[in-house]
Amino acid sequence: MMRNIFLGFIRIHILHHASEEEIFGVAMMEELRRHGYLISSGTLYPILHSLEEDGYLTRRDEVVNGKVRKYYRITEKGISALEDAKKKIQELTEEVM
Amino acid sequence: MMRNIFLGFIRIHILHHASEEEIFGVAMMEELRRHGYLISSGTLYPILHSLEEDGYLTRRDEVVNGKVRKYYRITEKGISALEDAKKKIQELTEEVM
DNA sequence: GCTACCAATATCGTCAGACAATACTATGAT
DNA sequence: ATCATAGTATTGTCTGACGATATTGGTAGC
Repeated sequence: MMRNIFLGFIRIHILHHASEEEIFGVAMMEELRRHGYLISSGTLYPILHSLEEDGYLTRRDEVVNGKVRKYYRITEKGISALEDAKKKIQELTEEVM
Repeated sequence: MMRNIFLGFIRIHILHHASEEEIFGVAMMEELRRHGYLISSGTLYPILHSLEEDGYLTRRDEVVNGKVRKYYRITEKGISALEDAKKKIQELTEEVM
């Protein structure tokens, strides 16, 4: 239930971080954990894939220490989605706080 | 996708309104619509049912103009869930704004 | 040059949730 | 009697979440 609520927040976090720097799976999991969101790889990777598939993120593969890393960064579409989300957060804040 | 994000917001709105006054289905749909969230009855009612089942809301049936209305109000558990959500909103705001 | 471990991403199976469409219930209006 | 209206409920389908497990390519110790 709380999970249901927080999953949206997690997506926003992802978009936000991808707008500030390139992100990749494991590091993002770590980052989210610092914010108190525990997310397993079985949840995160499908989210990243669908964000990419839907055009909110683009991917770039890079080999780091011999391991392939999938770096994601935000797209124009992602930015405008993030802006929309921010507006809603603003509105929500005014309403409930 | 955006839907995925906003569904969490919708739940928060519901908890919030149920903490301020008694709510019922159709009126809540209307209220959400004013905030720009279009939600169908097939989505809202299951959400209300599960919020009740999980102990975040309590229900009271009342006959109004001959029609049964299910009024919901928040419980202690609901209040503390709402508080948790607010903390996360606060955190999210600081992060992305 | 085998074994064990590590970093990172991927997938599978199951169960829960979203939603539009449709139905149900009870009343009031003409 | 018929129709409209207010309100809640359900069904069938498709999507998503998640833990567990697998995969890939390296590095380290010995």
